[in-house]
Amino acid sequence: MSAEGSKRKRQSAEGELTNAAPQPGRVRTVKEIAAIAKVSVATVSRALQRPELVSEATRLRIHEVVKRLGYTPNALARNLRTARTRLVIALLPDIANPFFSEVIRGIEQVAYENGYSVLLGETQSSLVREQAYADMVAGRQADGIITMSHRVPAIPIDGRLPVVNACEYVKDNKISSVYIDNVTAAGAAVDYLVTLGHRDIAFIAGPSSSPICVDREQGYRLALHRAKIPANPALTVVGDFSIEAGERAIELFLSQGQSFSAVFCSNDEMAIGAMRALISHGLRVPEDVSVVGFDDIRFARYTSPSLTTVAQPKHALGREAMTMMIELLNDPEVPARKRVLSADLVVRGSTAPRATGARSHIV
Amino acid sequence: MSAEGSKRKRQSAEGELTNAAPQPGRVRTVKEIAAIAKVSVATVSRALQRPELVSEATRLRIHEVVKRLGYTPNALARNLRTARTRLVIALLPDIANPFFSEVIRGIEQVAYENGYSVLLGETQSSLVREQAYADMVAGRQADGIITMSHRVPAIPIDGRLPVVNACEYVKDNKISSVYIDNVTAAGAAVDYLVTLGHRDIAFIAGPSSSPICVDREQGYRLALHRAKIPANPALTVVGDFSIEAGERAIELFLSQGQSFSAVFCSNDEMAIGAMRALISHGLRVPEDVSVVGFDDIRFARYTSPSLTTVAQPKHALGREAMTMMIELLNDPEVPARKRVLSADLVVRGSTAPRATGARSHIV
DNA sequence: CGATTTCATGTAATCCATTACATTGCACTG
DNA sequence: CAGTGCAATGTAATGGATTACATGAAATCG
Repeated sequence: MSAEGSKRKRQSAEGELTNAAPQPGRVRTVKEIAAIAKVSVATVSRALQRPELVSEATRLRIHEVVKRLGYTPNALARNLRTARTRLVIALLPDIANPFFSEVIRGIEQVAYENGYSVLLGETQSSLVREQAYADMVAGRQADGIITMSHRVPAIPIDGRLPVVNACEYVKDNKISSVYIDNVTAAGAAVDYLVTLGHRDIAFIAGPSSSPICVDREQGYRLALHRAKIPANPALTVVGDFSIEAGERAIELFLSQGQSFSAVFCSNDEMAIGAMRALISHGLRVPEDVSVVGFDDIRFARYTSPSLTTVAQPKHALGREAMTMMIELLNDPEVPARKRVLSADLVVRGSTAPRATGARSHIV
Repeated sequence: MSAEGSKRKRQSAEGELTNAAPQPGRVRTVKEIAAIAKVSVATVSRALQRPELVSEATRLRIHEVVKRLGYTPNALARNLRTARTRLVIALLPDIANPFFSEVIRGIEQVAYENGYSVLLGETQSSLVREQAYADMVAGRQADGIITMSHRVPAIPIDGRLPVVNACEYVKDNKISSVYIDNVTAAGAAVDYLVTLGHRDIAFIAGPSSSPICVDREQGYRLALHRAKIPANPALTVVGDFSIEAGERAIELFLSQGQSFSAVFCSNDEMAIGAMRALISHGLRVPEDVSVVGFDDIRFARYTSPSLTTVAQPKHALGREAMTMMIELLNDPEVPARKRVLSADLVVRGSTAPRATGARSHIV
């Protein structure tokens, strides 16, 4: 480009004032709409945001123009100005985990009821990923984060962290959390096995980095204690929530020649794995070994036999999380709270009274 | 451990210019950073965006200040100015559907390789929801949309619609799509059943609103035709992709007294439902009836018997979709293309040669 | 040594909508 | 009829970054 004389671009933006052809696809701005509707930008903005401030005639005219030209306000500019996005990011460790889908539904429901949008970020439990999404909040692209892990990402921001914790919980009591009483729920599941006559109850635990897994294990221990069953450390193994982990755990027990007539698992997928492994070793579920899961994912109903499991109130967890988030966004002063919901044991086909001829440890 | 004296540290506001106390939590702007680092805002911005333009000494000083104060640039302001967000929204009909998780992985992988972020929007196949996410693109909050349904939302925007279509495809050939050759894949599945000796092959179709389901049905028909098996309309029923739909379909066939020794299903969940219903009616899979699914979701491997199914290259579909998206965002002039990948039949335990004594229709 | 690049940095325009404040006209009150 | 209040609209500041262009200094060239 040569640098001579005036490089001013003359703009005869005037044709549009009279002509105003639909021109599909062009990106518009308030300015253009204002010019065409022959009002100021302020009036256009008001017609769209707070119509009651604008006279009927003007409002209709503006809306007509907006519609005709397919104008969508630039949300970036708006959000920049208003310092609100009405967008919340829900962080889930793993979309492949069916447990979360129902929770998400609850979150979204409350969000939409309150004029918020939800976008999902999958973190694969990676701190880096979590932090990347958290940075979107720091960068003001979203108002808050609902995290379903036991970690809270750092967000350098004024006052309260716009973070709510669902399903899991964090120690930090400046952060609101919703979760179930895992100790009690796990205890109830084991109590139930005890009432069925089981005494050799194995436990497939989840990663101990997660507080809820620690709680579930504690629930298991307490229930054994209540039943005066001595704890047998060899009957507890830690898995990573996968189907394969459930299989491996059973393989391990069997290879060690452990005797057990029931297995309680920290989640449903490991329970599914456990059932598979048991069956493939010729053991019958529930006749030889009873299996109990945790979560009540959608597939739990469809395994054969169908899985007895602790049903988390997934929808309610989601609803409550988003409710807390909205409270917090509306008033950063509201105190954080830990909300504990209760969970119910759903008895299905994978549990049965202990067989009298206890033969379960024989392969 | 509270000490007796007041140990309040002096924190003079302007002291920051010299002292620069960390003051955690405050929100910063380039201006502040510039003032503290004693440079102009332009230099701060450059130090962060294009460090090579800034002298080493200045750069280090700025970075130090940025780090110390925990400054994150306001992404809204940046995106507003640059008209880019480097964010892509992936629209998935249903997070509960395990098929999509692997596709998402592929999308995210390519995104991160190219400095993009991905957020997920669940649409529940609702047009309204799809449109709401599309409006985020219109409002410039995201650069593009990858949709996994057969609908393309409307985005009033200059030039090419920043939309890529994955897994499904749309007729509109201004839109790029990646998907598999469903006719061939379905045909191969049915061919396989034919080679096993099956002739009475039922088909549980998916919603006919979706072109890929139409294709799968066509693949089924063509395969029957190749095998010179007359089509029997009574052996085709339409489901909605759910486990329950698979169960209902089988119930229907059985209640009508249809005779069949194999069932081909348009997706895995319906196949799982079909297996359940068959088994609960005392039929053995695969001895009495062979079942074939479509998609190869993670659970297909874990059903009993494990499911023979058409494995979609889920990861590749995702990678390719995001690759196309990036191409398109980098150059809106690149022509749209329809990329067709191939799918492989994975033979597992749910299929077997037809039993000679054909008794499959008896309950 | 003067001229020309090159490098580092600064100044100010710009992206686009929102909104505080200002203005205008009109109805209504005393 | 002056004064007050309200409704409708306009003007311009604002949010926070990016970046074209400008400037000054140092390096390079002839």
